[in-house]
Amino acid sequence: MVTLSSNLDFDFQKVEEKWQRRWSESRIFEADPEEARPKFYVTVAYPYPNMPQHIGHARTYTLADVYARYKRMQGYNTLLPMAFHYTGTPILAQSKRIQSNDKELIEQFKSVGVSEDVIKTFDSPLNIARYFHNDLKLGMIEMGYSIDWRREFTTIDPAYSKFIEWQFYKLKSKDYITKGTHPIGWCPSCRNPVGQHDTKGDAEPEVGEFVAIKFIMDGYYLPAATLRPETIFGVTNIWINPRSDYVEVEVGREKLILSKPAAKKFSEQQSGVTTIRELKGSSLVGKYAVNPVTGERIPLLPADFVDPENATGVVMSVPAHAPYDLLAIMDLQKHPERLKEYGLDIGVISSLKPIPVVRSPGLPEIPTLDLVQRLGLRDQLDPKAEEATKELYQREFHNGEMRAETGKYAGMPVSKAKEEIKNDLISSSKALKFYDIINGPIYCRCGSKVTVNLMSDQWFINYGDPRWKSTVKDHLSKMSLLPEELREEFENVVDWLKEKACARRAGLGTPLPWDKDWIIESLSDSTIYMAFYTIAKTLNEAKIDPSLLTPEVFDYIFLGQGDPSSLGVTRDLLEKMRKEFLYFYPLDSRHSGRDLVPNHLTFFIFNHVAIFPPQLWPRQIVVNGSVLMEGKKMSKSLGNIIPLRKAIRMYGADTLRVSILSASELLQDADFSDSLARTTKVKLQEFYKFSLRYCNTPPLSGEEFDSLDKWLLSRTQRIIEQTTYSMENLRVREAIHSSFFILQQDIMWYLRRKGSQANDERTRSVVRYSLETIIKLMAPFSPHICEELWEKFGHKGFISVEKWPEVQPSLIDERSELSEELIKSIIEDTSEIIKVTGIAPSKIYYYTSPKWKWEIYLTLLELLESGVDPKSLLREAMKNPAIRSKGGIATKFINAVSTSIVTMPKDQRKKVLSVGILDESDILSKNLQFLSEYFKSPVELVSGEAPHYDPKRKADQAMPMRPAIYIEGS
RNA sequence: GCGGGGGUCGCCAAGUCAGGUCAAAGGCGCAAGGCUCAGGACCUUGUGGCGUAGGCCUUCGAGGGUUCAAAUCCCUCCCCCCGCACCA
Repeated sequence: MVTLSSNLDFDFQKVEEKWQRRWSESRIFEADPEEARPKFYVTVAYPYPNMPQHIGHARTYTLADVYARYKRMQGYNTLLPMAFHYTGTPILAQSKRIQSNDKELIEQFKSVGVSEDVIKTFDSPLNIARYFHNDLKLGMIEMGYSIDWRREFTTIDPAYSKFIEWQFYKLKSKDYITKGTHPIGWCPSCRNPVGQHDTKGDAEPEVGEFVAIKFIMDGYYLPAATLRPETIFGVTNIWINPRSDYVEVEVGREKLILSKPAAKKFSEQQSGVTTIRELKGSSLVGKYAVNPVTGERIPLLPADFVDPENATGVVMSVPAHAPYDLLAIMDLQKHPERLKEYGLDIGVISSLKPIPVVRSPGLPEIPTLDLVQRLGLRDQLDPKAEEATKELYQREFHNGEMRAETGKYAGMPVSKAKEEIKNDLISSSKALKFYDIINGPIYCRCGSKVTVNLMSDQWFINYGDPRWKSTVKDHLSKMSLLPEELREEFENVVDWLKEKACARRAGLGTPLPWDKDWIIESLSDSTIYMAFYTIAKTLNEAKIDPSLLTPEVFDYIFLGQGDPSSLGVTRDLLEKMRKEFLYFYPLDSRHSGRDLVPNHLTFFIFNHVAIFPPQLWPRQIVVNGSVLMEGKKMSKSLGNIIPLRKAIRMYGADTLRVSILSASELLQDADFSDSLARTTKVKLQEFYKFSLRYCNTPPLSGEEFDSLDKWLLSRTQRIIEQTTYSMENLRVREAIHSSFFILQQDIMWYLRRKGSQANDERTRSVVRYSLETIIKLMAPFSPHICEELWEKFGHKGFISVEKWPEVQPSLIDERSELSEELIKSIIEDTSEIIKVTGIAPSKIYYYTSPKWKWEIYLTLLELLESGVDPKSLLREAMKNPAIRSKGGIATKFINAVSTSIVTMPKDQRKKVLSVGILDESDILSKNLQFLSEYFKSPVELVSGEAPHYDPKRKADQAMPMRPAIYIEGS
């Protein structure tokens, strides 16, 4: 068995536990109001405790923690709280499945490490919630999140329920709560709404709204269900499946005939439906009905494609626009004997002519005729008929308009006519709405088929309210969004949001205060809870009796309304809570996964805007993408979910934090993999080991520095600047890249360049300075390892509250940066020549630029800087007498350098200009030994002013920042 | 359909907002070399084409355009992914 030698280097678990303990003991993450200090308030969407958390959850939480840690180091009194969202139905569904000994779920729990004894207790929903609540919390602690745990709560705590009641009273008082009906997936045996987690195979039931047009027949109505009510003008007949069972039902004073399964569904959607009698489909065929719109008398004909399970089992036939209808008619025309069975005259069918009602550009008069021929459709059971129907529907819906024969709808676009005709038919009670599952069949976990129930008395939050919307949009435009690309999406969500059903019949949560049969659902009770954290500490510590938390109490705490001396809670406590709320609010940054953009995050803005005064509305939203596992989506069925706490033991918390956040930028999906984690782990350990070599080196003191020292000190400033900029925009991948990887590379280059002086005390102090900078910049990402190093470097306090590094302008040294760039580019060019020519160098000669080239070079840069067009660069330069006097040699040189000058980035151009003429001979002469060692060959510097040795006439090629090179081979 | 995101050198993926050091970071894979009894790990080098001098040519979904200069800006088209609710 091979033991990882790395275990000897850095024991992640031991060090992480040590610092987690110290953080907790020292209470550095507990934030209380400090009037003199600026605050920063960060929250992240609280978790739903029905499964262990995995690496995917960790991304959002880690990001929020990194941000909080960064802001804390910048001196803000930073608060990051956490709570647990018990509200909802999945936990309930799970406990039911445990009660019924569901093997699949039990296996799932086992596979994520839940013991059998614990699973046994999961027959109670609260036990599930409490178990995973604890598991999640431990995971957060083990990840090193800087959370103030004094503010923890669950959403079914009585105090929280009181808070939610207050929220709903507020919404109601502003008329944002409405009541209505809406269709919902429903299990007829359980008598309960059915969501995705309640179905076999976790299929989401999709509800479709049909218009059932009531054709009139001898005192009965035949409700023909359609998705295209506008085609009512083109109906030629009604289709009935002769082999199906139909029933006659009575609703109010109306008698309807529809298929047997449809009648059952109908009774779920409509009260007072009674069945009168059953009848065979065949007994209906051959009769006649009247089109309620056109008054036309049309026959009832037999068709096999009519599915009694689908909608009403009565279908109106529009052969001009529905391929199925045309095909069925053609079938009958081919088999007239079928008509005789029902006593129908053959003439009936041959007289059926398609009646066009929609005209679309590019489509013939009767589009179905063309389609049937083109696709070679044979009969009504042809599988391609489905596809043809869809295609035609799309084209006509988007491009078609109603023909002249359609009366008041003539000329109207189909998309509009459809809505109008539907509304007209329903309001004149010539039609009714009929709902059905359109992606069925879907089965409830109990085995019954899911149907549609029309929930009446449903409560909604009316996010469609135009005034409310416009205030939200207005505030949104003032909010910071990270990443900014999401703004458009948010704006669109605000636009199309309408009524949101806000209560359910079942689930954990807070009952609606004025209608206790309903429980406020989970997305509606989690919109303003960030305010609750600010008082949760006091509620927890003072053990305030929840029953005292009346709406008036919250009115005072959050809105400053009412008289604090006349409420059940003492005035002191009330004022303390109000003060704390006002200190931390508004929320500075809200973090969540991108899946919550179209719901939670938008509701969050809506509710804040509705309830709090404008100065307390949230300031920023941060959204991140999800995590992939080895390039694939994490899913239960793939079995590729690693519980977070297991991963922490495998790789260490710092490794996970850095891996997840360095894998991608905010919005992209981060691809986590074992190899990524291993690599990261090794890199962190190497950094730790390397840093330790400098922990006893004295810190930098203000003595003399050589060009290389100045270079690394200057580079370090650039890295601080870059990393801080990245952190401000939460470009975490970029921040880790520059602070950890680039700066380490620079240190290594510096040491290599220092050669024999690499162990001089001054060199070591410079390295120590850069290392300490990395430790500070990385502290938000890998806090444990950074604390450990910080301590090893002899510092007393926590790095977690150390000051974030700031750029020291005095340490920026452009001249040494340029001189190092010169060396690097010489190495690059020389290597390139050696590679291409295959010469094994016996001697390398470098020719520097003569002064006059530098002068022209700088003049050209100045010209560009002053806005001269690159095209006229040569002409402009020649206006300069000093250059003109050089004649053709100057022209030649300018042509040679112009590309590199024109393409030089602005920053670089400024840098070169501000440094002026670089003494290349001096720089090179000091580095000849290094270059000689690098290329394992003697190196000679030849002055470009008067080259004494230039057999291949290379000296002419020298350009500023780019000495000419001549290599002699053996 | 509506809305959002995206197509980069074998794969993954930076770069696009602020055009120029971009034949284009980094990782994986592949190839050669080093280390080693050997394998793994690790290190070095190479990885669009051509080239015995730091160069040239062709590339960033396709096609046009703007510009001294386009992966980056503008227009048109093609293709892929995600969300559309009452559910966390």
